[in-house]
Amino acid sequence: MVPQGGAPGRPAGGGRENGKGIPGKGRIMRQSKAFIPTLKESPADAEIASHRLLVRAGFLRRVAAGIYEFLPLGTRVVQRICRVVREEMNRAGAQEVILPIMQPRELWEESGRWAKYGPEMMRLKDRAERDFGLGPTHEEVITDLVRNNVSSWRELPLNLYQIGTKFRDEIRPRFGLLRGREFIMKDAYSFDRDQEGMERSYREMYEAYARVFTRCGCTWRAVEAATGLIGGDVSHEFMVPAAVGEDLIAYCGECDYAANLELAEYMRGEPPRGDGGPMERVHTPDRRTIEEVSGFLGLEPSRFVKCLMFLVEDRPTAVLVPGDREANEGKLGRVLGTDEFRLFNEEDWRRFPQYLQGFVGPVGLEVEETIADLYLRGASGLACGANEVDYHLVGVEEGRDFRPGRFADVTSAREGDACPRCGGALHVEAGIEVGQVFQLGLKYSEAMRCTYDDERGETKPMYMGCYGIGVTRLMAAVIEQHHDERGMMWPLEVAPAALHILPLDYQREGRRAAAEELYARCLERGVEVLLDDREESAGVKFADADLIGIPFRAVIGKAFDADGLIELQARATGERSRMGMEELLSHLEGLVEETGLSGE
RNA sequence: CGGGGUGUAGCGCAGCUUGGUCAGCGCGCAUGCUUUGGGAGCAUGAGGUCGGCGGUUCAAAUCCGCCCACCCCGACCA
Repeated sequence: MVPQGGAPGRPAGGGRENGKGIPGKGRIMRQSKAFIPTLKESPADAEIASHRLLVRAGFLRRVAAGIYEFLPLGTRVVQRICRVVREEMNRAGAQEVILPIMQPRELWEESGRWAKYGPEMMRLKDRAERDFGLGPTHEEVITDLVRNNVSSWRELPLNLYQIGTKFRDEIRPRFGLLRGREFIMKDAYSFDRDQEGMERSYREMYEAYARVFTRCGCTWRAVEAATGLIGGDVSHEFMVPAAVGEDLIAYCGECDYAANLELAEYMRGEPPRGDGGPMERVHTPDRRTIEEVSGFLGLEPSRFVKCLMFLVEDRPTAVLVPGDREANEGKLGRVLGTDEFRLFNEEDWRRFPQYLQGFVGPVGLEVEETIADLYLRGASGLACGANEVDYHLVGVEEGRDFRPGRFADVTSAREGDACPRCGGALHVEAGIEVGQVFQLGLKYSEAMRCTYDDERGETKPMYMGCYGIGVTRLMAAVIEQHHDERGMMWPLEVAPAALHILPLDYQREGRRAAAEELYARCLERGVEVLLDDREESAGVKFADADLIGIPFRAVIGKAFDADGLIELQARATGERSRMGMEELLSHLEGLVEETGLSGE
């Protein structure tokens, strides 16, 4: 890559002088010199569009499982996303800092997470055998920083953020940037005097996030979320709907209820009713699954009680759900108050032979704890396993024939269920989590004694919030939402350049001179440009341009020879129109302004 | 960690079952000429300890063992 002007040392994210939100300024690349190794064929390991296209277009290369190198174009996109993030964070009053990746064990001992985080935290020792972890997140470090340097109510609220590399030793990295082990994240931490202050900070961050994702060109949805290892009470995830998303979310078509499926509630209808007759034992030879038995008995799966055996902290526990529903392990974990549980595996079935796989039922089941889904409260006319090989029970009544230890919401909502708020129909869709905000409350400040003195001199713990954006994951999410079979289609705000100049047959002096002039004048205006000055055939240039996905393209070809016209094309819509250079320059500025994405 | 699979030139792959002119193809790369509105043509050429180590054999990319890396499914997770 050859620098083509632009002040050295200009901070990424500067360059607002043109005031139009046009990508960057001054950095122009000649494709003949730029390091943009494009590929005709897809890499064998890339399954999803963003991964495949980023590699093919020369933005990204893999160096180990879940670890990537960003090439110049990929780096630019990261920088442009960071610029948006910085602008919105700064606007919301947060201050940027730089925190270490490598963090001492002692801090993590204080919060209790050295033990709790498990193998997902990458651990290492220095030459003196001191333990360190590579930060998967930075609550401990930031809390330490603030407790050591902030002590008065006058200094609050405070909101600090950083954009940096995180490392999480994922069990199974996959999907390119969507689930890497090393990735770039923006994380912010707020410190407030009280609950109200924390809620205000939270709201401000929430709104900043909304602006970030919108500016990056995403359609997104904020949903209620579980807090996991980070902790805290209130949390929202920002989801970008995409088929390849690894999260499922439920949202109401009629009100604004939306939640991660891990905690989405839904209203149960009336429980099933039988005819009040006595329970009967029926022979069901070799039929174990709900499907087999329901077909055999001619009963709807929803009238079955599916009795799932879980091993919870090494004790068998029965979980009862309707036959047509899935148990939701996220909900179950919160009901159980532990994450140490799993569905019985083969070994567990052998270890507890009193439970007959395929014929377990709640009637007469000897187990310490039974948890039933809310739907089963007061239900009758049910069918279930008889705890006897080849037998099931029908006409079973909850309360009469069995009595669960407790009822809880332990099943997943699904398409068409009733919204818990308004009764409207819920929809379920897949999404990519690109950000999450948490009200942490006092979890870290109490554990790590991060306190301040209030107006009366009383020492109190700070109320904290934390807020993450997966920058590199967001980059992938943008592509998942903006691509076609030929390549990527970058939204202007995060594009690696605004304009791609394609002089066809570069050796023709007239075309070449026009291309050079256009590029020079774009430079004057601060419009970032990629100039394809390679002596490649038209087909190659078009194919690479489609792949790289710069939003606007100026084609200098036959129309130029005849009438001095340049063809302006929009990558996303395919719209094209011919015009002279002056017109093109002003048209380009117009389009850029229309996009309405300029920050400030 | 369990199950499945793959490692042969920069990338994508064939060859392995049936050891022996199998070191091969396409793309890319280099050089020259032609070509330039949708991944051009011709010619010439460079490039691989066949993932590693060990074994069987007269002979191993090919058979066997161990190891490593990577991918997919699952468990887990922001």
